[in-house]
Amino acid sequence: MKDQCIKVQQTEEDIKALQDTIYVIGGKWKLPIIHSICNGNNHFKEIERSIPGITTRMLSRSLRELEDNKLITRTVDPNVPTLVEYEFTEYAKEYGVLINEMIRWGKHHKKMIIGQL
Amino acid sequence: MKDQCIKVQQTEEDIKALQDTIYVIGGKWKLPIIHSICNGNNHFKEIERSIPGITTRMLSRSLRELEDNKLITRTVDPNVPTLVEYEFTEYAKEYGVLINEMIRWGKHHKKMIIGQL
DNA sequence: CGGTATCCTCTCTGATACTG
DNA sequence: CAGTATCAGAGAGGATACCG
Repeated sequence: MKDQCIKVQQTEEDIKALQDTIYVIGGKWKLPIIHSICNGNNHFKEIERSIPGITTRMLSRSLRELEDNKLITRTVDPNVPTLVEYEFTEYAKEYGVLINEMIRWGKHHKKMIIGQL
Repeated sequence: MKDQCIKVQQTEEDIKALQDTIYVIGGKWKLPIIHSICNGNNHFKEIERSIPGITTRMLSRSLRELEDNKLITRTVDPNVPTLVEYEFTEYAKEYGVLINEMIRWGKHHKKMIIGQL
């Protein structure tokens, strides 16, 4: 395989950008939540049920952070106050490819590590 | 923009794969370290100097975790015990694209969020 | 349904000092 | 140079109960 290094000269800006990325989508639940919403789960309980092990507290917190970062939108039905819709933003959709890459990586990596043992 | 959702049906395996990925490259320093090594910094001090704010403790710990996950190799020169080479593995190189994507995302995201304020 | 409040634990991270 | 040891603080995450 050729040496396909990331970049010849790193900049401090790159480092910070990486840290930002990790911060925004990092933690245990953010990506699973994005993934869940993207796959058609738009209500709190739907999302909760689709992610094994998550608690209402962590879901609530994570949703707010994702909203702050404009990756999802939260819309309350004015007629039905208990009806809330979470949606993946157009902005976030631009990164579907990246998320898919991460899923691929995770699966591949698991196989690789297990294969070593 | 078309609706380019991630995947039509999510699986529990996908969720776990995402969590694995976040786990392996997550935290504050992993990606910056990978990036640094990939850009030609192969010694402990070199890496340390290239990443603003990192401490020897966190660098040491993160390097070991990356090594456990086969993303880097650690080689001690048998003749010079104080000379250690850290190298990006061929395995890890497969993911250079992903890391670059994350850098791009981070930069884009920052501009976007700042633009909103 | 869609959450919030409280408490608790455990890990991550930082600061500092020290070692072969 | 290449780390380890120790201590301390902050924050992530979990359990449980409760609210409009």
